[in-house]
Amino acid sequence: MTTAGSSKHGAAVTMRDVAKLSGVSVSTVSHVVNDKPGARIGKDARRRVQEAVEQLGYRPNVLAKTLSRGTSAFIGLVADEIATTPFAGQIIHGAQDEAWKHGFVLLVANTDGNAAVEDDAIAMMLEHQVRGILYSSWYHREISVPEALHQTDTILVDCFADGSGLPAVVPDEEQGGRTATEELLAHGHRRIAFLNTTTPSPAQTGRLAGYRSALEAAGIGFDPALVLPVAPDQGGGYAGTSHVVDSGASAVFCHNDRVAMGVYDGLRERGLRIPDDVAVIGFDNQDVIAAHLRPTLSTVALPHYELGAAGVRMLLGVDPAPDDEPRLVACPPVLRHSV
Amino acid sequence: MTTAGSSKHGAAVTMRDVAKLSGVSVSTVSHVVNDKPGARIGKDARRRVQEAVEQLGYRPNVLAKTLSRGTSAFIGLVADEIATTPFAGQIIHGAQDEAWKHGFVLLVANTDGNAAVEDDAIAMMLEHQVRGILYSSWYHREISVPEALHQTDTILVDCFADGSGLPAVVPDEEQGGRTATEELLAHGHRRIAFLNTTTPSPAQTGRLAGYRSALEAAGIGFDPALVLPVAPDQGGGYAGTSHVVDSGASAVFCHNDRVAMGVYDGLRERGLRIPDDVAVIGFDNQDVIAAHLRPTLSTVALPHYELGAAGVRMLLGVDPAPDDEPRLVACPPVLRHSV
DNA sequence: CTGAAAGCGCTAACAT
DNA sequence: ATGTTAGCGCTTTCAG
Repeated sequence: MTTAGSSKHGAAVTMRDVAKLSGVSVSTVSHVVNDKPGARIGKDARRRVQEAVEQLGYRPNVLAKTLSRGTSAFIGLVADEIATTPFAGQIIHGAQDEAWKHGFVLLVANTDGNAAVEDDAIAMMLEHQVRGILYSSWYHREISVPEALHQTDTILVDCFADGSGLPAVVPDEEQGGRTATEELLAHGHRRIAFLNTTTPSPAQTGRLAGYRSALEAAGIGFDPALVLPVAPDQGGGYAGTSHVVDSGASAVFCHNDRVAMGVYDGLRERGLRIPDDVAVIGFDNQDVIAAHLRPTLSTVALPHYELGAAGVRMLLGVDPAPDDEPRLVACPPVLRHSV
Repeated sequence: MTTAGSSKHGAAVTMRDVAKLSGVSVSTVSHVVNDKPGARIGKDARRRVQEAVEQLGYRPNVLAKTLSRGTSAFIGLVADEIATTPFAGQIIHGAQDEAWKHGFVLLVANTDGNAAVEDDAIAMMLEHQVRGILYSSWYHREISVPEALHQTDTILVDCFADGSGLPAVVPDEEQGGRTATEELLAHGHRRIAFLNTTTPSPAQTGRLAGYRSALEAAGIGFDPALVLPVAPDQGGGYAGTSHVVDSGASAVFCHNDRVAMGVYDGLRERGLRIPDDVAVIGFDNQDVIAAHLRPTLSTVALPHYELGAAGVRMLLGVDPAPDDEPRLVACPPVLRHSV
């Protein structure tokens, strides 16, 4: 029966209160509440302390604890627009879960890509004595590292900065492109179009490289005429449909799910059926799109959750960071009904 | 010229270091770094301290500060699946921004709706001496309040618990439904179908009430035959299209954007054009859907960002909470091209 | 104008 | 087996 000791704002119950009530010293209390290894505590004292804790509703003050131990349990996560972005929010989720698993709590800051806010955020984290910082982007790209980040351990997540010496963890775009293409190949397609993005990025080059390598591994020559760069959105996909159809391809690999969404529109307009007339596969696995298109869209997932989790692991040294090279996280296929 | 004092993990620079270097006492340092109101500090001493701060790269230790002042600057946000959910992540974003504005930092915990995790999360926050907790849901609904929440100030965000006595802030579903309907009315439609959800919820009843009230205000009788409850997703919208078409309606208000997405498919299949043959308006403003459909979807936005911000304001007492009744936040129309 | 000193809640030797 | 004591980094009276 808890007598709600620390209710609301009445000065919180401290260790001293517990000590007094149970008739022992604070250090004894400290030992029992922390279940210290070499804890030589009498059976009776221990019980009394536990009862007092229960009765007063005592909660340790983590802040005091970290002050005294000199080591905080915070991990900072600065995000440009992650929280703003649908699926990329999983980075936070993954980091959160992994951090907790190791007894750390996440301090998240959304900067909206604003450099000033970013500096404030980092300063704030440093003032909170974070164990380290995860600096992340909502899409895979090269970034330039804010000066302040060098004042603590930092890991780049879903972004990288060659030459900065900072460890990074990013999606394996090439393997993703290969996986998508292989999926199409596995369904017997030989003439596969690729609606790539017009935007220079690791995704652009990586996915293309994967597409080529899958083709080559299957003994199919790379035909430049089958690749068309389009705006990486619904409009681009819609516009690119004619090229795909004219090229005589029986399947198309779209740079992302939004492009695929546009292709759906284009194909439908021409009375072509998916996947019978043309099979389509996307990339990103944006749930709101992929799972709700008709037919549902087969695609390759960006491993956001895993990126966040891996970032934390690297920061904590659980997972040693590879030298120099960013660590690659696999992009798994998500099979639905468009192939 | 900063001589990077606190680089990496070398014992952080403390106030004492600054005091020593500038030849004053810690209390003086404290006064100048905090720019204390009644700060009678000599021009010279002040300068020396500032130089020392600069030179050593001193950063106050917030944890020590809160310990000493007894008042922490954390606000907890426990979310069921918000971070997991596309647009609802804006609740976090809004809360974050507003918290910062007042000098607080957010401690976010995703619980995935797991009660045990939830209890842990709340305990964690209490141990971090949070100023209060924002308990939020990823969609508007009634929840039952975890016991532990009563140990601190808490605000319910995008959810409510009648009789719990806890202040809540939720979207104004009825006004939203009215707004959507009015938009259709403004474009001359008189026969407006409503594809509502089959799921009992504040959204279901609220939006319906708004629909009716807009109709009545326009002198149009409510026709039950125009309202069809469907599964609140793409499939439901697709299936409901025939009812809409058969009813002879020239416009349809969809319970949410996913339903609208299905209606798009259904309409297209029948060769009907949007908005010429049938005008469509959604609800939720799920960006990935609404902004990328063709034509782009007019809809009503769920004010997630504002819910988060309002929650923080209520918690901090900036915005007094209305008694008993949840505070309603308006759902603004987002006009695009489907009406 | 500035400094000494007493805490904030907790941990960690060191005594007993 | 348990208590004492000295901090952790900072704020805040209260004296000089």
